[in-house]
Amino acid sequence: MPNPTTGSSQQPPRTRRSAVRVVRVALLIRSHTLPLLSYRVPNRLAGGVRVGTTVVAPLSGYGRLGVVVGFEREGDRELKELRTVASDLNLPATLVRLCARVAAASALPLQTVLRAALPPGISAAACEVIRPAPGWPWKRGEVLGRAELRRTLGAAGLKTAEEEMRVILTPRRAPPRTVEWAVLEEGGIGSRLPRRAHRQRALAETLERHGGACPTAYLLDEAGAGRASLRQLVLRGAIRLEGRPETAPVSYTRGSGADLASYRDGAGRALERGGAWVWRTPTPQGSAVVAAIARAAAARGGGTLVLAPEVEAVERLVGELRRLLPAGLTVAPYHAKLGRGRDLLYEAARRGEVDVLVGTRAAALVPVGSLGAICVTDEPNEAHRADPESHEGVPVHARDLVMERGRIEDVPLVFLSPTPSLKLYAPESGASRLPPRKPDFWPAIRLVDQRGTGAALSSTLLDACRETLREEGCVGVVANRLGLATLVSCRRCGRVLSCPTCDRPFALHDGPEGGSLACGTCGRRERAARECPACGSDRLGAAGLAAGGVRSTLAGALDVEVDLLTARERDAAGAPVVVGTTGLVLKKRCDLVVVPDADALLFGSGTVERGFGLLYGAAEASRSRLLAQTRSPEHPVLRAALAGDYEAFAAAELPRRRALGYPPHGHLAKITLTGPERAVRRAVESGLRPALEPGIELTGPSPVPANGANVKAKTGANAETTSWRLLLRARGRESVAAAAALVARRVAERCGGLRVRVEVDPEEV
DNA sequence: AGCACGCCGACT
DNA sequence: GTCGGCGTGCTC
Repeated sequence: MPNPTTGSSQQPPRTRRSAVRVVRVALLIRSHTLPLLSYRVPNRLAGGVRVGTTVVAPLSGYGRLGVVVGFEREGDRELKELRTVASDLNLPATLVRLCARVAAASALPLQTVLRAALPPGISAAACEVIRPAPGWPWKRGEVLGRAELRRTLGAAGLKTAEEEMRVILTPRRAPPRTVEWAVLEEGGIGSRLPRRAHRQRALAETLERHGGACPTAYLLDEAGAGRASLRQLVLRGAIRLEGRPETAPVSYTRGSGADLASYRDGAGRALERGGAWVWRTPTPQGSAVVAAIARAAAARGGGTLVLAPEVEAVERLVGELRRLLPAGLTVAPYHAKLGRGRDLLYEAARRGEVDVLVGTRAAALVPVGSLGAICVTDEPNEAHRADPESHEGVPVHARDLVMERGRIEDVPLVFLSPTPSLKLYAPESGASRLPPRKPDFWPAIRLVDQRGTGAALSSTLLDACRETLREEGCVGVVANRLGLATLVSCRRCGRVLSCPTCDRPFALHDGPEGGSLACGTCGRRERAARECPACGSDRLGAAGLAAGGVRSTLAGALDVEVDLLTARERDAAGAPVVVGTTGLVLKKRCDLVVVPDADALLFGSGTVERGFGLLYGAAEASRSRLLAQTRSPEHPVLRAALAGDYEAFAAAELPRRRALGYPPHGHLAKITLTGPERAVRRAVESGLRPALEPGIELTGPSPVPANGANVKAKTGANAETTSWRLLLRARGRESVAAAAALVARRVAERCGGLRVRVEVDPEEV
C-alpha cells in the first residue's frame, strides 16, 4: 500500500522527466471533514513541488492554501491544476511526516496538525494583482484582501479573475512590524543637559551603553523614564526616533560552561547513542542539565530544542542558559506571548540561526535547522499538552510528540524530571535511562499520624510552624482545595450536603450570610444552607482542609499574617506563612513545607502517580523540613514519596499498570459527546458499536458533568445537553486512535446536533 | 405554485 | 470554506 506521505513506491520522482505529476494536498480550511484532495502539477511548477511544499489549489473555484503531503500516480481522472506555490511557507518533508503521524496517533485531522506546524500569523487571504483587467482600480503587483476584491468584482467576477490568473492568492508570512528606536545624534549630549534633568541623563546614559541605538520600549523600561523625558531629548536634538523592522529576540550566551562538567558524561552518552533517554534529575539542577545537553549538541554542530511546560518556565530557562552556557551561542524563547516576535523566531530557527530554542509545547512542531537534540523539562507536567477544550494547539503531550519527532528526524531525546511519568519510565516505552542524579538536599521528614484525632491541624504541626517562625524562616502550606472547607455535614444525622447534579460533596466558600456552597465539579453555587435538608437540624458543621480554612486557622493559632496563594488571589505578599495550591506554593522555596492532608494530595483527585509527584515536589521545595499529616502513615506510596524513593514507587506501580493495560502497555481514547441523551445513545448504539473492530473495548456512554462553570458558559450546555463519556481501549495506540477518529468522523458527518472531542491517552481519565 | 430557510454533501 | 440542491414550511 502506498504511504500517503512518501508517495507510491512504483515511480519515485527522480529525474525531470518523471517529475511529480499528481500530488495529494491537505487544504488548510476550517473543515474537519474535507479529505485530502489530488491535483495535477502544471509544467511550470514541476520540479518545485515536493512533500511539504505549500501551494495554492482551487476548491469550488477559489484558490486555497494547502500543503503537499504525498504523490500519486497519474490516473485517468480529470484533475484540477495547482495554481502556485507559496515557497516562503514550505515545511520540511520530515515535519509533514511528523504531522501525519501525530494526526494518526491523536485522531486529529491532518489539516489541524499542519496548521499548528506552519508559522503563526499567516495572512491566508492576501491576493496579488498579476494582470489587471481593463477598468480595474488596482495596479499590477498590488496586494489586497480577498474581501475587497469580492466587494468590487462580485463573487463570480472574483472566481473568473482567479481562474484567468489575473489575481492570485499569495499566502504570506505576517508582514514585518516596525518598532520605534531611539538613536543618539552625532555629537552626543553630555554637558548640554541641565543639572536637574536626571531622567533625561539616565536615558542618554542607557542609550550610550547600548551603543547609541536601542528600541524605545526597552530604553524607557531600563532607564525607568517616561515618554516625556524622551520627547525632551528629541527636542534638544540629542536623539532622534526612527522606525526599524522588528527583529527576533535572539540573545547570546555569556557564561563559561564551568558549572556543567558533572553532567557532561550523561549528556554525551545520550547524544552519542541517540534515541530517547529518561534522566532523573533534581528540579534545581534542571537548567544545568539542559545546558549540558545543549552544549554537547552544539559541539556536534547541532541545535537544541528545549520544551518547558509554561511561558514562565521558558523565560526563566532562557535566562539561566545564557548564564550557564559558554559565550557565543544563541538562545531564544518561543511561546504564544511573544506576539509577532514569534513569527520571526520561527524563521530564525528554521534558518538554523538559533542554537538553543526554548519553548512551550507550541515549539514542538517548529522546524529547526540542523536539529541535534530535543530536551523536555518537567516531563510529567500536564501543561505540556494543550487543553483540548481550548482549540489552541495540538492536544497531544509534548513528550509523545517529540518521541515521534526524534524517531523521524533521528534526533536524540532527553526527558528530564526527578519523577518521570510511568508511561515513559516503563521499559516498554522505548526510552533508555541515564544514571539518576541525587538531590543535593533532602529535608528532614516528620510524619504526623492523624488517626483517632478530630483536630484538623495537629499541635505538632502548629509547633513546627512556631519554631520555624522563631528562627525567622518561612512556612509553605500545601492545600489544593479552594474555599473554607471541603465539605459541610449535619452533626445530627450525618447527611453530607452534595451537589444535586454531580452527587459530589459541596465545598464551603467564603462570602456574605454564611458563605456559599460550591461544587468543584460543575461549578454550581448555592447559598449556604442553614438547616439540614434531611432532618432539619441547624447543627451544620464544616470540615475538610481547604486553603481558606487552613489559612484562617493558622493565622489565629500562630498570630501572624498568612498569605493565601491561589490562581485567583494573592494577598499579604511577603507574609512568613503562605497557604496555597501546590503549583504556586512549591515554586518558592520554604524552610518548612507543611502538607496538612497528605492523603488528599495522594489519593484525593487525579492519579496516584500525580500525587506522588506532588508530594515529592513538596519535599524538593523545602530548604529544611517537611511535615505531613496523614491517616495512612504506612502507605507505601506516601513512604516512597517522602523518602524521595522514586525507584521503589516505580517498582510497585509498573507491574500494576501492566496488569491494567495502561500506557505504554495498552492505550485508550477518551471521547466526549455533547448533546441530548437520546441522540448520544442512538449515535453510540447504531453508528459506533457495530463499527468497532474486534479487540477494541468500548465503555459508556456515561454522563460527565461539564468540568467547571466556565466550560458550561462557553459551550452553552444546559440540562438537556450534557456531555457523555465513551472510553475506547485496545492494545495498540494506532488502533484506538483509528477507532476514535472513526467515531469522531461518523458523529461529525451523521449526527449534526452532537459535538465530539477526542483525547488519545489523556494524562488522566 | 412560489419563495425563504436550513441542512447536507460535494468540491480534487 | 463555499456553493448548489433539495426538503420543509409558510404565504399568496
